[in-house]
Amino acid sequence: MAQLQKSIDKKKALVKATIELVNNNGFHATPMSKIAKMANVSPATIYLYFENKQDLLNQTYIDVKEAYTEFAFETYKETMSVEAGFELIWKRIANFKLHECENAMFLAQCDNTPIIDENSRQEGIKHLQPLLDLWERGRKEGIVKPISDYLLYAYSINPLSFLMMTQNRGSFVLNKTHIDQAYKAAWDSIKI
Amino acid sequence: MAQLQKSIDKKKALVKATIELVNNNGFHATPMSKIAKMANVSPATIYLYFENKQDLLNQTYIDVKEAYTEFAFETYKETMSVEAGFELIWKRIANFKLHECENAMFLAQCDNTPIIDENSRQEGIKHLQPLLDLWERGRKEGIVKPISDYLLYAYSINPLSFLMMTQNRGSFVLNKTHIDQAYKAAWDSIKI
DNA sequence: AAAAAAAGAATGAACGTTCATTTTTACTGT
DNA sequence: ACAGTAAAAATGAACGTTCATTCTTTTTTT
Repeated sequence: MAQLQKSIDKKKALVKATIELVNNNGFHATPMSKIAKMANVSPATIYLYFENKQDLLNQTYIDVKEAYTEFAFETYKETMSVEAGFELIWKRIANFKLHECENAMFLAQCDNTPIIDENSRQEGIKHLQPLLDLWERGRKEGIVKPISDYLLYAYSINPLSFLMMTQNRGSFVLNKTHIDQAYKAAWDSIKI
Repeated sequence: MAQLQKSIDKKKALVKATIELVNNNGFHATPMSKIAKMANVSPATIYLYFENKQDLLNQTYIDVKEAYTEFAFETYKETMSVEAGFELIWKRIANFKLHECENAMFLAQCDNTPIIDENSRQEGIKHLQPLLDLWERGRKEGIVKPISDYLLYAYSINPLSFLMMTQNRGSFVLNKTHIDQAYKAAWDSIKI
């Protein structure tokens, strides 16, 4: 179906343009006209695909969040051991954050500002469930510390956001050794 | 000098209003008129104290950043042992982030978006030097892991930002035990 | 040829900033 | 101590611009 594909392409172009412009200029400085221009579309056309600017932003957020978690869990199986599963997920998250930095930075911006609707934010959080389940399993097996998911997340996953941020600001470049050190620190901080 | 104090008060009121409005609505949705109203001042008056909106934001950022680091290092002495010094600084940072949440959230927003000028951002970073010096000392004494400051920061300090964020979103409430667990994890992840 | 999609121009509201004026402050000479 | 005055600070209204959104027309698709 050619016309459907065309629609999808246009929507994708709009989402991509939104990410790029919001990353570089912030939400306050990315007018619809610029988004349209970057997506090679008329401003009016945006409104065929999205209700309004806020809706465009919400949908973009959910889009990226889904891509993120799909990537993170793509090769994970619940049959893996807790340690192997965690290493796999952690490293895929690291990969995403450090290499798909456009997307990851956009998420960071949305997660730290009120530009996203509370509903969309909640929607985005759900997708991390497999990781929480893994931790629950780990606690039952006596491998993972019996502490709140929030603490586990704060100490094992969240540091990656900071490393991505500093890397993208050009402050320093992460190499393989850094990642390995970071992974070790992450596992050490959640394992018993 | 009464008139100087008055000026300072007004500037403080403007900074405070900026923080509160940007926290609640985001930069894109806080017009100068609202800031003026909240500070009980005419919009035109803002321009007696700040060049323009961007300047107001930059100065607010630096203001808060200074308050943050002053608080963090206030009782720290370089004569302390590395471990004691780190515990002190870590706990004061935790205190700030979890109790002066208005200020901490504002910093988080600025640190994760392009709303702040690069210059102001650089200016803000400098203030963390005492902590970097402490780590350097720790490395020399063979107490702290011989890894990049960025990694040490990512694993010991940055998690506090995430915990603050989730606490402020009402997802969960941090108690004394959580903080102790978090501190232990922080120290474990940077000590040899 | 009708329907759907897209376009560009138009619209009205909101915003950052400035302007003309008023109010407050600080200082002078008595 | 005080009236008078010049400077400084503050104000509210006004300006010009920008922006999200809509309207009308054109283009593309079926």
